[in-house]
Amino acid sequence: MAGAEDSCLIQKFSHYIELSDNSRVQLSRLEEEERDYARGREVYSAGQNSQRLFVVKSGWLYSYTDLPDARRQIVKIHHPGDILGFPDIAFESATTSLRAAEDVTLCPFGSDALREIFDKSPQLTALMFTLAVRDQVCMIDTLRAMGRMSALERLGFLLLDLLARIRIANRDVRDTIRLPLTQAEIGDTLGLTNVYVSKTFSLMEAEGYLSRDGDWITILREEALAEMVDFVDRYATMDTNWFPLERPE
Amino acid sequence: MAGAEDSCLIQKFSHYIELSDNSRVQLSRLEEEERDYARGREVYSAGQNSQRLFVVKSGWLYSYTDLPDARRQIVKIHHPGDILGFPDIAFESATTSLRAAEDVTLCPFGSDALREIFDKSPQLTALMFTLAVRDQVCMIDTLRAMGRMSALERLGFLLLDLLARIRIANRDVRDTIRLPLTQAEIGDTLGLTNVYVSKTFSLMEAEGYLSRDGDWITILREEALAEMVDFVDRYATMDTNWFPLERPE
DNA sequence: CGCCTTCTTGAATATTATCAAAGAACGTGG
DNA sequence: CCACGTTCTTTGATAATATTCAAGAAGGCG
Repeated sequence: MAGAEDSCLIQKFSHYIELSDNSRVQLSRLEEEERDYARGREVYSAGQNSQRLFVVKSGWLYSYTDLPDARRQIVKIHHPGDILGFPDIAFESATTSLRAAEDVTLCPFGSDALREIFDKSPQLTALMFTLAVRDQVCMIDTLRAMGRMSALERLGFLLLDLLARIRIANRDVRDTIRLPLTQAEIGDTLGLTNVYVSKTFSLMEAEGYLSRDGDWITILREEALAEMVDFVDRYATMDTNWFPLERPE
Repeated sequence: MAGAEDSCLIQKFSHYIELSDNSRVQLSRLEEEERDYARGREVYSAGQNSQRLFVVKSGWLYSYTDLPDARRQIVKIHHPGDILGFPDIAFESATTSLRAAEDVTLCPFGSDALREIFDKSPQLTALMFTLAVRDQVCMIDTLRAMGRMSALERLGFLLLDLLARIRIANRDVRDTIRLPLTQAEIGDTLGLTNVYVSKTFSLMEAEGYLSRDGDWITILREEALAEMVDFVDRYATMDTNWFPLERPE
């Protein structure tokens, strides 16, 4: 079980498997260092030769890519307990840029720590592999939304996705979340303009799907939204039955 | 070095690292069985409880998801030498459906073979991890195209992507590829209608970007296209320096 | 208070979808 | 080898969706 003083990382991992002592030691190595970044700060930029990964300790961030002109696509929104930088370890330089959506605290670590995990803990390896694969499934869901859904459906999908993710980390969350993103950022996430995000929000409010109060959003008709976008929660459960046992010392 | 009689799987893996004997033995286990599927055949369906993965031996396939109405999004196009099913092992049932775009031969294998690889070959584990991560980066590129590019740019991106992938497997390929997909399928890949794909193809032909002859497409202005969509080849090289050494027996 | 960023609203415009019908390509069976 | 059915592609007209541009309102912060 996760102890009271455990980090969000260990809490999130414990959601899926019973961590062995060996695994805990390996994981805690990832959070030895700690660093703060202010809202709007760029943590690293695409093309930069950074072999670091990060555990998010607090705050929201997002990964994005720019097009040669001013267009921008936000690829993933990151929450506390997420490990980020995975997509970049396959290449010599980062493929996306990372920006703090609000004030955040990160724990940087090197890919040597990752190598050691691969070498010493089959259990953690399998879980990290599974989490990476899960991320990919979520991106498939996003791709489906971007390719085939209307603006209203896309926004509904995003809200349901964020809600599901936040519920993993915080069981008290029911139907209200804080959304520390500008409408321009939401637009860059969904492939829309800031203007149309505003209009779509107003429409959703008018149709009773949600209500807004500053950063805070309350989902009023979650069932209806879930059915509309055919939403599947990828976060609550994952299949860990096939995982290898820990190798004996 | 890859021998003359090696499978496409071993050929593709050898593109990135020098495979140890141990790794080769592990990999060959994935191709023990073999099965044919006719064009249009559905290999498995989303929601089905299939814990199998596949190595593609010959032919093109694609993974897709349906929306409750008739809308469809093709998520990934698969070529010979690809391993497919990864996105689904994290869940009890498949998250996408798989369909043969033409007559194909597949090699099915169980996730137990994967577990054995994780347990016995750190080198292969790292490479498969890296390939999974690379796939994710490619999906990020796709997401960027879907979210922020025009129809012409999206189609250009798709063609460059396919070209780069095919060049890995076949060094003779220069600027002409066979595209065994209908325009409706291309539309489902790019988030467009079959009608608009047709119109966009015509436009690209008129502007001298490509020429067509049945299934065959010749890219005439690859440089211009690559600049237009800010294309980066994710297939030619990957960073394998951080890989662990083989564990001694 | 005043400035800056973000959000809202409306009008005009652009891009892509939808609908419909005709033309090509292809395989199959007579 | 031709005729037919089927699937795929093309083309044109119209409609829907989202963008762009512009201006004003609402907050937060020094």
